Amino acid sequence: MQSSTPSAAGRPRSDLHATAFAATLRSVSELGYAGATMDRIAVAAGVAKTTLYRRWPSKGALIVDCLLDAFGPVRLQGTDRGEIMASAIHWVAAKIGEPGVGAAFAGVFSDAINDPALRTILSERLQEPYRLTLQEALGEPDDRILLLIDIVTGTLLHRMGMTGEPMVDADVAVLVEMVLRTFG
Amino acid sequence: MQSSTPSAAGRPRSDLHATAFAATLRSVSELGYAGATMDRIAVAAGVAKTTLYRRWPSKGALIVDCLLDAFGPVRLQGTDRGEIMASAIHWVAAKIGEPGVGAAFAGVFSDAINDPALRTILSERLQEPYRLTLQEALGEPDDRILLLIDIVTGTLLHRMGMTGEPMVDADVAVLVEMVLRTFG
DNA sequence: CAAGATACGCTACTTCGAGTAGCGTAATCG
DNA sequence: CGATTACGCTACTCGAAGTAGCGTATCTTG
Repeated sequence: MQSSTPSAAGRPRSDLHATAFAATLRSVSELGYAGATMDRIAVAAGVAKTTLYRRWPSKGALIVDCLLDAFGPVRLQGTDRGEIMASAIHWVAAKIGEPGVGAAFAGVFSDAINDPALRTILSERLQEPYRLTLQEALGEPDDRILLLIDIVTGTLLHRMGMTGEPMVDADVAVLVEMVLRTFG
Repeated sequence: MQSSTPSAAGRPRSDLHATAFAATLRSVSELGYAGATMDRIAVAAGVAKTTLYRRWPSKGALIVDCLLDAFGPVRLQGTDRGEIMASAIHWVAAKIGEPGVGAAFAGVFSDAINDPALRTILSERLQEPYRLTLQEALGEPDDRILLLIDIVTGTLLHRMGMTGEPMVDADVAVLVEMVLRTFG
């Protein structure tokens, strides 16, 4: 339990998180989710494929970590519930619009449907934290927040999946307005 | 161009559409989208895998055809715009809730993200017809209908993908209410 | 400066599913 | 019957995820 003093003997792990995440997003945005194979990501990161697998147990886990890094904590802004929700939605939409992020998100989401283990990772590590944050900020029951997340994320990802392009601002605005009328 | 008289010489094609579709949905609902390999579907249909590939150029194409068959034409009910939209949403939600349909839908949708050709098939053969029907019935511009489809389908699929279960009626009701307030 | 421990790079592998090729056989029309 | 077309089957190719094991590099500790 020396978590605070990780200076164990032996060669230290090289600090490749930032490099790997950047390489992942770059590969995904250039080659698409399918084209971004672990081999290519490894090459893009200047690292051996086996090294990637020493850190992440699967491609899905790598992508989820990459997304966690890309999204970071929600920055809720505003004072009343409406402002908070609007800021959250705009924030997600903007993040999903960043190069590689939307495609990577849609990609893992797809894989997760086929892979229960990945679905658990996705749900617990990516969705849960935001659900909790929103639940505290908005004071709504959890099933309501989950529906809200389904609506916002589902809509944005569906657009991304169908067209390959992120949703334009005008449509995001309509989405915000619609959600506010029901959940605000 | 004897399309109306397909009685050319030779062994006639066996009528396997219904069998194949049933086998596909059954395989997907029992084994999940990933587990429903072409081999297994072929076995479930009592047919050789190569025969499946003689009809459908890819697994994605088979699934899309299967979904087209499962969904069938929209049955819009009601007289005013609100009733029409509500009936359409309940219809989609119910269809997606049928065994195998939701998982199959979410599955192709995933694959389509990785596969531009499949995305085209999905968009043109599955989304377009319903878009046109809705556009005529509701008299809205196409970008608005597309957003509507993103919202409804995206939400339902996101729930399906995250939980593996179709959305419960209460949540569908909230979805309907919300959409009606904006698009009704 | 060793000695031990740990991580990395590399090559080669396994596994599994999509999709293909080609042969022998079954069904149908004339 | 003969031509034609489709089916079943076996055996492939191909590509990507993930693994094994060896030699080497880089640390910490004595």
